[in-house]
Amino acid sequence: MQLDHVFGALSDPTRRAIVMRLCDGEASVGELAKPFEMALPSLMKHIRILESSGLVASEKSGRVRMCSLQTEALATVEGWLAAQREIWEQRLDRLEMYVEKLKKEEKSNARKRKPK
Amino acid sequence: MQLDHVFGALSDPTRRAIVMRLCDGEASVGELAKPFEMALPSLMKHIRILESSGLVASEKSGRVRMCSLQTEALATVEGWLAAQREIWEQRLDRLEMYVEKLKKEEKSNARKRKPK
DNA sequence: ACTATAGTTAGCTTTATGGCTAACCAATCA
DNA sequence: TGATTGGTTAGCCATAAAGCTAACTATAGT
Repeated sequence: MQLDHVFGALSDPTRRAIVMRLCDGEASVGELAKPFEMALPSLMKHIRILESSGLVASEKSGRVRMCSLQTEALATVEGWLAAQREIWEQRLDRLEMYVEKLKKEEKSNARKRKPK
Repeated sequence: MQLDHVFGALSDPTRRAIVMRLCDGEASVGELAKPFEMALPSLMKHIRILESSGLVASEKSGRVRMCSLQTEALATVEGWLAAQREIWEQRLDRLEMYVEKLKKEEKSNARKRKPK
């Protein structure tokens, strides 16, 4: 499961809508198609993309194909974002500590200077 | 700031690398370009895309352009993902409760049947 | 003033994306 | 068995994406 493909899959509003729909439970291709003014084959393409990104799985029984969300893929993306946030938050913390340190030095310098 | 564009921006490994670099602090276009075997104009395009997605901001002073991360954009995406997760987790909870209920009914039916 | 540096613009190619129609299976249902 | 439903394949088109080179602009350094 590649981050590239997951992000790519989520960059399309139709596909995000499908993902959102699947959060509420499994659905057949037909059910997924209903809300969209789009030819079936076009929608199928989206489903395929979602599948190959790992966000969705599907299985055919009889003539209907049921699709379901693969939540691990979403979790992976969330994980990546959280990791980045952690990095810049740590950086901001260090920055803040540094600023604090500067302020203290400023004060102590002031104390040294004043008595002059 | 459009979810479409943010996800789209993050779907490219070069751009994700730039974002990761910027988590460690501001950088000029030149600095950002160094790690990549890519012509400058190509890299500039990526930066433009990151800017128009709202993930990165940049300002030119003199002849160097400094780029910085716009963390709100990342936060928005994280928010979207978290929202989806909440929905399917709630659904799973309901499902679990339902299964529990079924089990209890099963037991109570068993009690009713056994004495027969 | 001259040169080197840091970006930028313009324009080209190749490949991928998102949509369509039309024709085609394959499982139900009558 | 014949029609209907649900999905699938194939192939077309327009636009956008990701890369390149070459030529240009504007600031800094000498």
